[in-house]
Amino acid sequence: MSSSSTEPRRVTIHDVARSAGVSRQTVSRALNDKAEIDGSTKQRVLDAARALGYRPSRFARGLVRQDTTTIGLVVPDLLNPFFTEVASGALEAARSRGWHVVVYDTADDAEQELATLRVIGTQVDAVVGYFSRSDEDLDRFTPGVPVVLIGREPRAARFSGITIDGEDGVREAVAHLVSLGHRRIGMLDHDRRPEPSIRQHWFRRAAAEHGLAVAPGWITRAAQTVDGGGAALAGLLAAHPDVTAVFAFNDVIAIGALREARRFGLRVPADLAVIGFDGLALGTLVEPELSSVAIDTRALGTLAVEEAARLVTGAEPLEPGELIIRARLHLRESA
Amino acid sequence: MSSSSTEPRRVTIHDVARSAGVSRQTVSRALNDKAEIDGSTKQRVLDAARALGYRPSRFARGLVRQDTTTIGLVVPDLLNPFFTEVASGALEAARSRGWHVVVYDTADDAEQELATLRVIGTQVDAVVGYFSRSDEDLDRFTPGVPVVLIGREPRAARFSGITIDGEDGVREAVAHLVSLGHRRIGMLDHDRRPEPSIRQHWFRRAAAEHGLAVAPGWITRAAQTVDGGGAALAGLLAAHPDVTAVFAFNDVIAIGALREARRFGLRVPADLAVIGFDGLALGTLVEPELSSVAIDTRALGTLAVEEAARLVTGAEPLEPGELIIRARLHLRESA
DNA sequence: ATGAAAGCGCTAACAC
DNA sequence: GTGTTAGCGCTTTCAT
Repeated sequence: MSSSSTEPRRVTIHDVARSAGVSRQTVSRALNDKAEIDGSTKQRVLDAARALGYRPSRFARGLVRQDTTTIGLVVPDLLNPFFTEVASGALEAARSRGWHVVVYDTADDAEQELATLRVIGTQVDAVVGYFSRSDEDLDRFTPGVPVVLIGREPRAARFSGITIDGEDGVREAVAHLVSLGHRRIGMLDHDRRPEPSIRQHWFRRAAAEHGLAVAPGWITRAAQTVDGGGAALAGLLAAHPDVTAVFAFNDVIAIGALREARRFGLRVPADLAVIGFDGLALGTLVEPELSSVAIDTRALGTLAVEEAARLVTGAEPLEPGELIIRARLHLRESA
Repeated sequence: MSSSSTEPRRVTIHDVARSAGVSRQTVSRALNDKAEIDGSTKQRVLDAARALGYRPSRFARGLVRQDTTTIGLVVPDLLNPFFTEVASGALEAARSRGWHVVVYDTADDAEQELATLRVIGTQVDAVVGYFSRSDEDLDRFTPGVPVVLIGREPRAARFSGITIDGEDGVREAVAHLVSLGHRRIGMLDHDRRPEPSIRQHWFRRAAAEHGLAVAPGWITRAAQTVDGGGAALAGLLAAHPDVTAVFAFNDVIAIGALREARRFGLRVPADLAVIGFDGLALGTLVEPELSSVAIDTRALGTLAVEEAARLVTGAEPLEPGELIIRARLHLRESA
């Protein structure tokens, strides 16, 4: 404590240089383990730096050596295991490139998403993730920044999008249920947007292909949480106790349904068959283990980062046809 | 496509200025929504910027306005729900400060941890997370950077550490098992380090307080995965089928034990009582729901970031006594 | 409303 | 082995 001043001014390389009685360049050499420097000088510089609490500015450093690429990963809810799995894949792909990933959790809130976009557009080299905002909003707040949308078709040409194609998988799921003798299959769709999800569309089409009717009340909306899935199933069964199987928008909802069915005293799959979507690892932990229309979630994250890499380096983006993750039915125990 | 050159040179504010026929500062004004600028000029600049694909350098910008604080969050495995919950709390605390969080997943690998440290020490304003490396290694690679260790006592004075105090919680757990009549209680400890964990220490002490013997073979090591927990329980029961209850190092291991017990044909808690540690949300999804010595995982992440905030702003770090998260027994169904 | 000059903190290139 | 010069790309005075 040699100085009694209280100003929190930043300690720069200049201060260290003065304190060690050398030039700024020498300080730089010592700190970056360069060869051309005397051992004792180096030690003196290092000591001075430590004494002053010096820490190089990453901005100044980044300015002069254009290295580190940083991408922003935006998810609506990191606690939702689906997004955790995607994030994990994205992190790994980024690490293998030496890239940094700044993670933003928007708490599934449109305002926070906007705030995130505002900040992110100026702070990262590329943006990857889930967004509920319109393409126009995205465009406005990410000027010039490559954007890769996950699980959503980009309307604006500026964006890339990773598409999840679950049509075949859902068809398999419905076929499987039908082969088991189910004729009254309900669905627990999401409730985030007013329109039916594309997954509901696939479900209806597959049902139609089997000549199955889907009564209006057989499709319910569920909040994307375990509790939401449970509540939705309870509502569905209260109104339509004759439904013998349900397909859920995703595994989280399906797991809620599983739990609710148990509380209802229904045996799964004997009394009620349940099939989810996503194929989360979580599905193997519940009892009975969850059958699901599965996608490779980590590959999804990886693919998104790789596409971002292409855009950042100025390479040609992949064709939309190559930015697809396909789902397949994974049969476990719940159906 | 007016130019046919292929060099990927960066588009700078200078290029935009020239293209729009204005000075660099006018470009800056247009891009930053400053007041003193003519509407038509602004539009012209914006158009030029867009046409050139201009994107401001975050380094140059950061250099001149010392704003954005970025912290590095290091976890061994983001797919492990414990770390996800901690990360979620950390992200929220950071967001409320307007900070950015770069997340690194070290894949529980000492080499990757080192590589991460090497990079992180120069790229963030503070480091928060889980590390297996020695304090000396940490010190060497994070010169001058504030470091907050989670779930580990810092030995070096330079670091802050958030301590998890589960002693009372474990004591409650053992007392509860004893009150249920259990006398032969095993433990599934972790297998990351050769020494017994502190949780095992708490367990042994609590058992001793009840006059309970803990035979050497009753304590097994488990990999920190669901499968690891299952395998460990299988081993334990094979050698000591008379054990009637197990305490697990954490919930992930406990859930593996739950699943294994079911496969073994044991009813939980009737034939085997299971208590975990952490109190993860995941514990409510399994059947039976997992009893656990619970900590507030999100508060753990939050506390770590808040302590990092103190260190970054130069405020006095909290006393070690204030950097403690205490665990309490949460009884659900498995015991 | 716009431009010129200065400088943020650092490292690369070239002296000595 | 060490110091000097220049400049990374941007925003901030301060002129005009």
